[in-house]
Amino acid sequence: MRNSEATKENILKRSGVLFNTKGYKATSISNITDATGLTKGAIYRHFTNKHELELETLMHLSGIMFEKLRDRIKEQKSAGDKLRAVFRFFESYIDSPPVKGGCPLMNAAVESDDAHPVLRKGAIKILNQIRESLLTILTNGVKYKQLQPQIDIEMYATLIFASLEGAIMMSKLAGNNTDIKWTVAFLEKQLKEFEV
Amino acid sequence: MRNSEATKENILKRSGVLFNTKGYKATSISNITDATGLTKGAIYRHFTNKHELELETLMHLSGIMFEKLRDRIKEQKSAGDKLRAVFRFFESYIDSPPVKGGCPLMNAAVESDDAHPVLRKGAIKILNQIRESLLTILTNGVKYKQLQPQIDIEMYATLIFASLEGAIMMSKLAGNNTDIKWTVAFLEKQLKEFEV
DNA sequence: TTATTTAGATACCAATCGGTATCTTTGTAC
DNA sequence: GTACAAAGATACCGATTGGTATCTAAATAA
Repeated sequence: MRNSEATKENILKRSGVLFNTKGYKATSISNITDATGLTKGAIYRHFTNKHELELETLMHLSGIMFEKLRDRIKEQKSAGDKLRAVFRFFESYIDSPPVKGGCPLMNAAVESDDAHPVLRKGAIKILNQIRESLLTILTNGVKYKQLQPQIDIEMYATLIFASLEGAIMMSKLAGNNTDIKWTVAFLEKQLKEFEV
Repeated sequence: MRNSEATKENILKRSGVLFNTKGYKATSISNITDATGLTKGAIYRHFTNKHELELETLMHLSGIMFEKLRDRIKEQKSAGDKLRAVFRFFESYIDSPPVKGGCPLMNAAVESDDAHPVLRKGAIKILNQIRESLLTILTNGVKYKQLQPQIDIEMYATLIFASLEGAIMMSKLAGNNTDIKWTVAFLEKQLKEFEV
């Protein structure tokens, strides 16, 4: 039979672009059949309904993000350099995004608001995952005497991610990358004060 | 005749809740007729099409936000206290939001992505407005020797808004206000270092 | 080669979408 | 009280929505 796994991957790939740019609600199954060249019957063989497709697509998108981000982090040795790699990842997001349409987490978080609890749960999972990554870097940084021990790690992790996400939203809306650049500049200056 | 201005105001009010919680695309005209008790004919007498209703609703929502925010700012005299008032405004946003469904700017910014250029333009206008407000506070703060003269005003204004917006998104998603509290705590600590 | 399984195509469904043409009601001016 | 104008109600439109039942084609196992 035809390669089921490959077509499912392709559906997720194409849906990823559509959901992340147009939005989940605004993207119809017809849009996806047009983009994939498949028919509705083919789509619904791989996904039981649209909500499941939306959730699986979100997790697929976050997978892409985390892969790229983790690679950048692993390239660096010290906590400070790892954080700077994170900053640069977000800074390059506007000009060369790993996936079009902005941050998948923010898009899903905003759209899943109160309705769509399935998508919301997925977004929460992603948020916890990135929070955990940042906390790991920070705790190790303190542990190995690269960062000052008196910094409030959870507070700092929250500030880093919040400011980067907000800046992405602003830069994407304004259509330039001055906001994300300024935010990164501030975070780097702040980081220097925290480094031993 | 019946009070045209009042019904239009009522439509905007009810639409505001729906668009800001469910989303613009996800809210149908039928949802609005249900919420207002009016009929489709009545809605379309006040707005030429759905896009115009969406834009006018967004500007209505931002109007509510700016009114509340400006009141809080005006109550304070020094630049530092004005900024702290802004922080508190965002901090109270999760528990007692002026308008349900999170920040209207962020919601519109995320949903208007590439399609819907009308809504996007409105969101840009709102972003510039709040940026201007923050810059005014900061420049006056420097001018009247309340803030240190060497701070990069535009960078700082961007960081403040970006981190607050990102934190709102995180807190709203997580369903608690720890993220916004931590972000505000950081901003207040940072502010103290900038005050003369 | 044939039987079986399954990926994908086709054709349909009721419900809902945004929008409009037309009618009725309401308030006002005279 | 009657004429007029505007606000809102009613009834409809074609297009599209998510979803499904059924059919066809392709790949594998025997």
